[in-house]
Amino acid sequence: MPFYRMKLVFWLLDINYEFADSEPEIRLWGISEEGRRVLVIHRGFYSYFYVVPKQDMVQETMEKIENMRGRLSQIVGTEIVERKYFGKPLKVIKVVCKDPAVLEDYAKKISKLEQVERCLEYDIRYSMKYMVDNEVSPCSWHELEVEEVKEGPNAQVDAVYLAKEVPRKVERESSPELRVLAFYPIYYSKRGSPKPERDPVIMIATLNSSGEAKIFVSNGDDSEVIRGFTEYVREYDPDVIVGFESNQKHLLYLKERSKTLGVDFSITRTGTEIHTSAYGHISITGRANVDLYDFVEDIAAIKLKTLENVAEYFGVERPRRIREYEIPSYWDDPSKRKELKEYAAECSRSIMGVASSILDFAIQLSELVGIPLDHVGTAAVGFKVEWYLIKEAHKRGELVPERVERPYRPYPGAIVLEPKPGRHEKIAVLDFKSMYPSIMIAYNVSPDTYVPPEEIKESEDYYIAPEVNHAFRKEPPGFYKEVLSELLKARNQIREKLKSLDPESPEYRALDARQKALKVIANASYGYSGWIGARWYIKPVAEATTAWGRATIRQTISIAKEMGLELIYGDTDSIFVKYEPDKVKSFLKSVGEKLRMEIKVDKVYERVIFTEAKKRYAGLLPDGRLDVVGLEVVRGDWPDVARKVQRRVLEIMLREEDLERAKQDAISYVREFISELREGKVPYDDLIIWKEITRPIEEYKARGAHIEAAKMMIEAGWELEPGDKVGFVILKGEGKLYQRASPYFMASIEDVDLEYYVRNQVIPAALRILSVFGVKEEDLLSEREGLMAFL
DNA sequence: GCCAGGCGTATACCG
DNA sequence: ACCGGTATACGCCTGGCG
Repeated sequence: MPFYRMKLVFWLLDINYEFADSEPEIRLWGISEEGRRVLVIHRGFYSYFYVVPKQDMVQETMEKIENMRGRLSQIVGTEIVERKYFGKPLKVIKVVCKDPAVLEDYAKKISKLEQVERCLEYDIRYSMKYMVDNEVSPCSWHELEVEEVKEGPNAQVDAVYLAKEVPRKVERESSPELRVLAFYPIYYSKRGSPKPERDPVIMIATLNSSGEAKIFVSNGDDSEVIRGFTEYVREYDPDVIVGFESNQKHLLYLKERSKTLGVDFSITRTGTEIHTSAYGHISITGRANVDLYDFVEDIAAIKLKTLENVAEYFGVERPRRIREYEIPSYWDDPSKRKELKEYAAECSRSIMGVASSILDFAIQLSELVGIPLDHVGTAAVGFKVEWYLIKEAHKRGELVPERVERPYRPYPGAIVLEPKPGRHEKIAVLDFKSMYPSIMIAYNVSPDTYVPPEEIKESEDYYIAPEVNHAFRKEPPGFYKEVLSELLKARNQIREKLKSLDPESPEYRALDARQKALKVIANASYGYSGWIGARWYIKPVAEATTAWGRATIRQTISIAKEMGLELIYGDTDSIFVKYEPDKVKSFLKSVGEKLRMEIKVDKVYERVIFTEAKKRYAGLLPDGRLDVVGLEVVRGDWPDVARKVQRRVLEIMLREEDLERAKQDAISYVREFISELREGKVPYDDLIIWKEITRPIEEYKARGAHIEAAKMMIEAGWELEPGDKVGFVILKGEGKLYQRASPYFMASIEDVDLEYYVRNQVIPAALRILSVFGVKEEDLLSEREGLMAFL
């Protein structure tokens, strides 16, 4: 049968590569326009690195490299090309190698030549290099000529093709219909965290995007659970496998458990094993493994990232509360086992529900920054920004700098004003739109426009940053200026278009997700510029940006004062002023003209309360909502008793017009609450204090309650890693706080030192607000206690 | 021996 | 493994003190 060529249009889901028969090949996994699952094999793309010679020795370097080719046998070609490095045009030598694994080694060897300044781009992974070089993007459509392969590699797809050319990006209305499978496993462990070599997987609940739910339950041998799940994955053949904590926990567990049991767990499209890959994600070749947890980590509003809380945040079905340590009691009791099954099914539904909100965003982010869908969530923000920059650099012929180790040296940041403590009426919050990106654009602040003092020339025009005096060329537009202008422009265009769309339409959802992705990258760009790990790190870039930021806000303040606006507070790029509509209007206009930066009214508080502290306040919005910033209410390391009391106190103090009456109401409320608390009439969960473990336990220098609680958990068989949160309560008894801490599930309300919660949690949280209005601790205690406190 | 005050450590927040 | 600025709690040490 003759092979025939055809045009293929496909959407790129996953990419990997093989090095077989001394030939590297790229494998592009995707979905065709017709909805077929396809594998496109691209042979003949050889990776490369650049050699930057001293510019008067280009030919000489070339000859030296040619002479080395006998030893460096993987080199298949060398070529002198023109590129830019930090904006400066250079002649460089492109060294192409067959085996991508040798790049770093060859680059190191060639770097030793005295004619060579440095080597570049030897440290970019082959599959990423392929995409950047050919402008191929994950989660987008491409077309190319292909030839069908009949005797292809083992792959669970409808067709395998050989690429006959480089794929070209094409525009299509939307993403293909993806087959999504949500899964949630349950393990049985009586002693702490489940261990794959010891504890069985008693259930795996699944739900697919067609609404089919299946649950695999152990009948005493969990091999059946894993086998059933594995077979089902192969049968349903999902494009996306979505879970909650699947990267850190579940997939590794299932892999290890299948090893222990000697049962097959090949859920990839190649029949190979899943494996840990870039940025710590688990790669399921041919499919995209998406862990919702990776995306939820960035949502600051969810304090404790349980599936229950995440589902609640997204407004989807949430599972009933069964905690990990309770699982054996459900499994072992025949009358409760059914409930555990329902719980697992609920978890899979919650995951699918949350996924339908998050996947659009993940897809857009993946397409924007160029990191494949399965690890765009695990890559830290800095790397997301960086891949976006790498893609943009390639389009401009800019070489990608090496990653180098540097010492950490802090530099000054933003200005925060002292607030005027007390209760204020009608306060407008005015802020600059994307201040740092706007500064970088306005003053052409960029790694390639920065001119060190010794290179300053009379003939050139510079922007000079205040305070720090760093100089940036006015022309031509720098790398950051170009990239940021495009990001902001794209986002504004999308936001404009969204106004004309139905919020329920798929197009709206996709575009809204797109504008959020653009926002993430634009907002992180200043942080990236000051990150010592950044490839494009130039300290003066970050230093100048904050210096212009400080100057901007200072000038804004003085204009406000000149115009007679009453200033209440300000932080970085915002000022809070008494809202006088006409004055504010002309103020905005004046600032916009004088500073060449757009300032706008962000919101107007009907009423707002400031204490003496910076970065902490609460305001009442026109729609009646309470906006709490920085205070205990929004801090995850205070127990709910304190947070709830403070929220209620704020509500009373902001909603009641008569300040004196508000004060009395608040005092009565707190007093009543305290007496209930003392009687133990509060939910036990409201007493739990959650704190993050930020490092391995043995690395702590200080003693603290959460660390002691963590030690107790470890002793009981729980595994705790940096990033985990420990929930503990303070018990009655003698000694330091840390001597009286206990993991919450090892104690009950009868053991709890309620007096500690009164004195050290509820009262401080309430007084944080009330002390501004002259309320003292004794006002919140009973008369007798108050008197005693007074004496 | 007690304790107030200062300092260091730790966490989580703001923009 | 994104920045600096900030608040706050608790542990621990130290100097003053009949």
